[in-house]
Amino acid sequence: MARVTAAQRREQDAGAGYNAFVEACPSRKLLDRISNKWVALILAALGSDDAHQPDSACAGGPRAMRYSELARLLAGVSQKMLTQTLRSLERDGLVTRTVVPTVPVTVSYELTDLGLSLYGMMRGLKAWAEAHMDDVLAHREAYDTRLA
Amino acid sequence: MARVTAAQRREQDAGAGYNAFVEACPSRKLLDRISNKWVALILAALGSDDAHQPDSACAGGPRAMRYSELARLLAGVSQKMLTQTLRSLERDGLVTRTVVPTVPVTVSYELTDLGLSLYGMMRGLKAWAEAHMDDVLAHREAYDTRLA
DNA sequence: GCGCCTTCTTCCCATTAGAAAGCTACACGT
DNA sequence: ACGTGTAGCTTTCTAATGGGAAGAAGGCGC
Repeated sequence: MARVTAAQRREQDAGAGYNAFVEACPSRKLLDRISNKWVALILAALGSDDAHQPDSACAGGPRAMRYSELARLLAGVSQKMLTQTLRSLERDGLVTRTVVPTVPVTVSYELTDLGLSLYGMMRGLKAWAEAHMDDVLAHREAYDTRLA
Repeated sequence: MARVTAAQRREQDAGAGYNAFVEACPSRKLLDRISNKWVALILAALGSDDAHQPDSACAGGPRAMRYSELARLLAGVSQKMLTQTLRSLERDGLVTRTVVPTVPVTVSYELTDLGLSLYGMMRGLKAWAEAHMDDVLAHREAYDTRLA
């Protein structure tokens, strides 16, 4: 693991200036997991039925969704990443994966209570994004035009 | 752009089932920016002086930090990614970059009010991470031992 | 039997992050 | 005046990661 080695070397270099922010900290690992690109979207999809109406504050309520349903809704996720992300979420106890032995095998994913509490956090983040979206866009345009 | 094409094809496939979750939505772009790996850490670093004590709830107060200070604190970020992330944050109006003409040129980064409000969100996320860290770890171990 | 549907996996390639070196600019010491 | 050292940033090369498409259980209808 070259990364850990490099980080540790740099840590010795700096002279133990941090107790946190270090890669080994579990909180940071969890933050990395949370801040995965698709995790947020899957949580938003599972957490609210109609997750993106700006007027309805994600009030659709949590519901179970099937694999293909998620794949359709997310509209840009590859099947590989969807499966991979769902597995990691299941591993972390954020979603449950239930195989329903219907005519073709159906798999439904649902948020656990833990995932639901995380979804609450995500909702706040999404609210922030929707509230400050135009601010950020304005800053971005100003920055881009400033350096022509 | 094959990705957009694929997403659009899938969109037509599903029959306009989403107005959100689509890649072009600015809210999603913003969410992607927020959920970048280093953005959260830089915000945490700039937002609180001693950002990771579990007892002190990130109360160090926001302060400006120099480039090398950030590089030391984050302890695992490459200089390239640090510069890149700081530039994008500056572009989005979340941090200010001020060049101080000291003996060697010093650059100090500071959160804007917009970045500070985002840091408030991040603080909630970090609190969640610290609160449920052990839950997630327990689930993870259980999952790993279950499939031997 | 043949094909199909749903979920998931495997292969290959494009994109991106990371590591290390180099580059610029400028004050300072000599 | 010339090298040196420091801070910030850039470049270059390589390893890891993500996306796309094809394909594999596994059970059903035709």
